[in-house]
Amino acid sequence: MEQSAHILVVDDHRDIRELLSKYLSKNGFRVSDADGGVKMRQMLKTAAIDLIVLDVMMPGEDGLTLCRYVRENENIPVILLTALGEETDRIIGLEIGADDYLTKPFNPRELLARIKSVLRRSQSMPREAEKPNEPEVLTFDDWTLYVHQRELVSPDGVTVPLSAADYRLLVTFLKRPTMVLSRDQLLDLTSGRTAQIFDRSIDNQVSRLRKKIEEDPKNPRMIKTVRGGGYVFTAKVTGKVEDATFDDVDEENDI
Amino acid sequence: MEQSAHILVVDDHRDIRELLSKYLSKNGFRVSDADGGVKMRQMLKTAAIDLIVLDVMMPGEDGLTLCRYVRENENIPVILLTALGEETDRIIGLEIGADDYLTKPFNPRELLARIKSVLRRSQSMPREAEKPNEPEVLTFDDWTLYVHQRELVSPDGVTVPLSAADYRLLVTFLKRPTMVLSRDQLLDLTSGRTAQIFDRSIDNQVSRLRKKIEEDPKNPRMIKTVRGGGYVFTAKVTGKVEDATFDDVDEENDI
DNA sequence: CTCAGATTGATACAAACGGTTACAATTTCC
DNA sequence: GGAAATTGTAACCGTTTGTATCAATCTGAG
Repeated sequence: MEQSAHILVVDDHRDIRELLSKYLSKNGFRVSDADGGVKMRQMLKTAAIDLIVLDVMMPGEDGLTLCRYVRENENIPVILLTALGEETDRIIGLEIGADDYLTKPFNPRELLARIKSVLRRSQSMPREAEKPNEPEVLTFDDWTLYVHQRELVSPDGVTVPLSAADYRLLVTFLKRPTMVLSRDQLLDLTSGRTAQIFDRSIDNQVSRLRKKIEEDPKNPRMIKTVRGGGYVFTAKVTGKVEDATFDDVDEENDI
Repeated sequence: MEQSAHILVVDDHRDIRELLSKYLSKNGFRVSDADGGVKMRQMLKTAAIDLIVLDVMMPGEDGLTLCRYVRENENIPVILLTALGEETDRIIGLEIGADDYLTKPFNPRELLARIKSVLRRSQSMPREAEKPNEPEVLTFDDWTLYVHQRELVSPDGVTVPLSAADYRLLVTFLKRPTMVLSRDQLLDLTSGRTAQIFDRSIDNQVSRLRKKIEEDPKNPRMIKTVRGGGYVFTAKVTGKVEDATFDDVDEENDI
């Protein structure tokens, strides 16, 4: 069932970004890059990233800071690139939660091996190990989506059955309201796939979802089409983080 | 009756992990690995591990700490790998509850022998000697499962008979609510088996369990299907240990 | 304003996937 | 030892979802 993994390379040097992108693409991965924290966060929001390759030495927010950020806000494995071969860096990196690290200069083949190894590991785990701090209930217009229960309740209080694809698409939209998402982005975010030429599956999926949640699917009010751009979810979305059930107690603070 | 045992190798050095994994696989075991405590805990949560091979010297949480954790929270035999040939380590290790230990460098064949010996020993004991600190009563929706008694009571107060497979599957779900579990994972967690191609036994088991606990088995509310992914248990689960409320297994602070 | 090309929506269809039933093999329990 | 229950396998069928196709709509050039 596996699609090629989507890797995000974060480094402030363009030459390194391009080198790595080229090399990894050639080896069958889908690759995006970012020149710093801002771009990285943006990418995380608009693409389904499977693994991040992150340079430690960067102006502005450094790699360790970003690594910690990823650890706290996403559930994506990180491989750190460090210029110093120092043990301290390694230890800090692993403590902060990097999944592996590599000291520069390194052989691209080595990086490739590490990436494959980390992916193998992370895929043997439940892919949806829940991002930390995710809301469990999302409301929009007068609709309510119970995220964990995968249950959508209409303004009338009726539960509307959602297929797996409906659900994924809806969640994708709800997490990014007012953001115009291209078909490519939507495909990546919902299924982790890359669009074929003439790929219309997203159009179709949108059409199906509209039939379920739009009052008048011919004149959609929530999922608007942006001609030449993609789709936007325009309704106001509010999220609630409910009481934690025992499964997400990652706390070790006293209560 | 035995399926091959599932062994978890915990070591911070990749080369050692890979070496051991390869060697043990070649000798008929199913093997997973972890590079530290975090990954180890994740693996314990998502796979049915029969034995842990644990390196003592590791950055972050060291092997002895992890060994104690396993002893307190799981019922899985541990073999410690120690770099020092010191008597103290051995004593500490055995005091902490390791089932055996090996000093590095060691011959893989030696490890193999110890593993087989420990497994033989642990299997001659009651296999399900219950994890320490496990809740005895689990409630979900308005259902109650008395874990030790293997008794499930419906919202109406009626006791619903569960077969062994029903029980194992239900407990598997109750311990991992909101977590999407693949058929492979479910098969491993419930029966310790590896899926054959076209293995539909889990589908069937889920279907049978749904008939017993879902109000409308055709529109399941608790055990949801994730197309292409597996199944999720979506109801909120609370657990009780005797009379204290149940905190999940992530704690390592004294209470 | 009109028309051609491009873009999007809707429908039809096929392949893949999952639910269910029946049945056989196995175990459990009198 | 035999009946009943359990559990894996196979088969059938409904649903889901991607692709193809055609109609509707939009855009911009003339």
